[in-house]
Amino acid sequence: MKTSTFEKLTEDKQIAILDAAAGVFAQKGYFQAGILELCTATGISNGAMYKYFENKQGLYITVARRTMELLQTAANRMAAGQMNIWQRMQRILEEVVPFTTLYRDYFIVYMDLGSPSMDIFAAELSDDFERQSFVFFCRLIEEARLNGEIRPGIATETAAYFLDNHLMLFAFSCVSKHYDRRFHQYFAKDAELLESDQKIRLIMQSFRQLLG
Amino acid sequence: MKTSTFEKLTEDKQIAILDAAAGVFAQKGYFQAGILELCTATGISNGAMYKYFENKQGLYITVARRTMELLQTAANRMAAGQMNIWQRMQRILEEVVPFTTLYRDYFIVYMDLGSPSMDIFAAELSDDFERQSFVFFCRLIEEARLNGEIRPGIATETAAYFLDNHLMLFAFSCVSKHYDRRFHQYFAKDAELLESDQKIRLIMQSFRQLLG
Amino acid sequence: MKTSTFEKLTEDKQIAILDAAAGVFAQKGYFQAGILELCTATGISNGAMYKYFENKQGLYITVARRTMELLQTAANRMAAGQMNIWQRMQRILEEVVPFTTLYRDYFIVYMDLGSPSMDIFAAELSDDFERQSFVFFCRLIEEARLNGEIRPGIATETAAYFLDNHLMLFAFSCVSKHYDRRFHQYFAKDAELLESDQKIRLIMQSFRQLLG
Amino acid sequence: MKTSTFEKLTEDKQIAILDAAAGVFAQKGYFQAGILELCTATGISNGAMYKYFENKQGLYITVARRTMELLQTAANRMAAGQMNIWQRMQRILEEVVPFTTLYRDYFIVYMDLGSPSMDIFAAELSDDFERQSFVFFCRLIEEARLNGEIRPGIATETAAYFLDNHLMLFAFSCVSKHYDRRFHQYFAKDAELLESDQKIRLIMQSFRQLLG
DNA sequence: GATGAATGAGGCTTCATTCAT
DNA sequence: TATGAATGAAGCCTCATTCAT
Repeated sequence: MKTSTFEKLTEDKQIAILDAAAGVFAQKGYFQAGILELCTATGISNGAMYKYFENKQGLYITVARRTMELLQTAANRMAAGQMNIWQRMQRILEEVVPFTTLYRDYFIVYMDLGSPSMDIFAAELSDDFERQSFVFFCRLIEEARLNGEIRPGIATETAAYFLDNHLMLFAFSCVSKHYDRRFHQYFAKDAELLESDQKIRLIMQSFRQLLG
Repeated sequence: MKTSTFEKLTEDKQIAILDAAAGVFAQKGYFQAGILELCTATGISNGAMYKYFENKQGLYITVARRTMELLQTAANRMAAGQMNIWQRMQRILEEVVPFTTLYRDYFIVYMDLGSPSMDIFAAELSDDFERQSFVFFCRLIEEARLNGEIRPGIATETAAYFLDNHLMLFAFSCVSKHYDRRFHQYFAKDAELLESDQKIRLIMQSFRQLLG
Repeated sequence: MKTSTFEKLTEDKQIAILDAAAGVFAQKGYFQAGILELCTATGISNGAMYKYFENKQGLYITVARRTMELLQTAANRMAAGQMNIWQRMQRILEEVVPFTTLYRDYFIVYMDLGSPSMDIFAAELSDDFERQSFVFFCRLIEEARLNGEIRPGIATETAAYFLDNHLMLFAFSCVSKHYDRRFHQYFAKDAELLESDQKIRLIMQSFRQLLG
Repeated sequence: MKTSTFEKLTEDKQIAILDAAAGVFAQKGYFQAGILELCTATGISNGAMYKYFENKQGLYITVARRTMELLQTAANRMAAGQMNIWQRMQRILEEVVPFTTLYRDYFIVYMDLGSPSMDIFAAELSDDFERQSFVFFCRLIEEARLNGEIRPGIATETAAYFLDNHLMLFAFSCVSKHYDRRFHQYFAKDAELLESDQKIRLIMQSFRQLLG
């Protein structure tokens, strides 16, 4: 039972290190992030870095895993509560904002993971999160359907994929200029900068218009 | 008025070079692609490379610009024709497949451009394509609305953003394992590998269910 | 009078440590052997390593010293007995085999010590062994000469150096592919793998032919 | 037919580089020789180093190959002439001295190659030289036997191996303190420093005493 | 005395870019 | 203009050694 040196640190320290590393990875991307830079940011020495993690890749994977955990946890929290589908989606969208604020760096790492050049990490990273969010949205729709909250004639997957896409791209827009601009193009032609809650209102309208 | 040496090449040669470069960038990503590798792939010498382009970034931007042109051209071609909205969307989706096959490498470059670490190129690259696809989808919906092809009560932007998202993520799924898996999770739980036309059928169902 | 911590260990432990270290040094050579590797092999902690020995070089020298002691001891044992020169040489050669088997690692360390890049250790290591083996062979020859066992007209040093060389290179050949190949080239052209006792027979023939 | 960048240099330059590299390798050994040190010594930049050779190992192997060539050439030159065996051996020994002086560094590299930790290079380096020196000595003995220059009753291999060993160890002694000390112990007990020609005289005496 | 975490200099190698031909 | 050799900064990683516990 060989616990790596990193795992022996207090959880606080571990998190502090991963947070700092996530910051660097978010700002520069995996390939542009230098080991020395990561050392400075995390406040650990070059040598310690390689005691804690096998590799730069090892560090990145650990950060990515924490990313998944955070998403998972957040998703679970968002999923709670017994309201109707509109209230639940509203709440979920509202939770996205603090999440992408608080865990901005991790979320950017998550975005990057979708990019083709990051496929090298696919093997090392489970996609539990994606799987569970699929389950979650399907269930959400099913329940809503039972409660007559959504129009009939809509397949569960159709609706679930729609919600998931919208949520994902909203979250992306909270963190990436590119996706923010895209969102604005559709919903705020006139260059006014949308507040998050305005965005949410618009998204909720979409939901209601297409599903309600 | 400094015409770069590259522009003096025959267009065929220019395209051949950019194609080859796109291949390398697609496979390895911008940062992992080495200049020498790009030289070998494009068949031009190290020295010529720096005569043709200011530097690696210059080459990348040229590739990215061609990417945008190709997308633009394809979009224009897709947009043509005077059918009803379902036929048009069907046709657009069907065009996505050969496009992402023929210009696979360019399309991967396009995907990468959305990733946060590529923001460094944002300034150099116009987002005409995104702007025009916005215009296109809005117009499409407006016309469909006039023809009574879509349900009333749906805001133009809502529907246009919905179509655009779906289209984008479908195209992504043609090229990226990550997005393909995501699509399958929703529409083909039981691991069977979907052919493109099956995917298209499913997407068209979504469109009809939510907009029709 | 500072007795190092190492010397306070039981002799068994000391030997076990040196044996393990010799194993690593033999396999990788001094420069390629890592301290951590040596720690693992010897079963002592990184910290203890530096309590026991001043540094890596200190450990190596201790191993080298034990090497010399072992050679010395073996040589003394081999030298015993009151037979004629041929019997004695035969016996010595026969003892070489178990020695280079049992103390293979130490003997490889000994070989390495002859290599120019190990001259840095020359100052720290007495050459008692070499001196004594010189004395031994000279005496052996002198006695043989008195007993009329060797041809007249051969200077003592000539014969002694000859025996020593042969013995040394035989021992090398027991442990090093390079010297084994060399031996085979001369005495077993036809690629058959010689057993040690065959080698010994051939060497004894040499002795008899040149000295007898 | 891809000629490496190194091979495009003038032969003089190539040799100058290898000479300088051999100097560093001889002084410090393969593992202790640093790339930067090798760059400085050879007068080529870090970058060029890796254009010329795949590796530090690649450079070393090139040096080692030149070593073998030099030995080969020297051996061929030494082998020439139609004298009796004593004159020929005398001449060979006499040639050893300028060779180990002129090509001292290469010869030290050659010595190092026999050490167990250099076995990693065995695969890359042919042992043509060793093979040919075997052939050479056997032939030498055979001819001498025909001319009645050596005692009857001595097997060819016995004598050839004897000559080869003596020659090798003499050459070693020209270059290595360790082997020089060993030689002196046998032939110059009284610490007087032997000149090369004195050594040669002693060796020739050995030859005559044992073979003549 | 023993442990093993921490250190940081230094190792080898890559790579974008420049420059002589 | 075209070539490809040369450059050297910077990258990732290892390792002998020190030091706090």
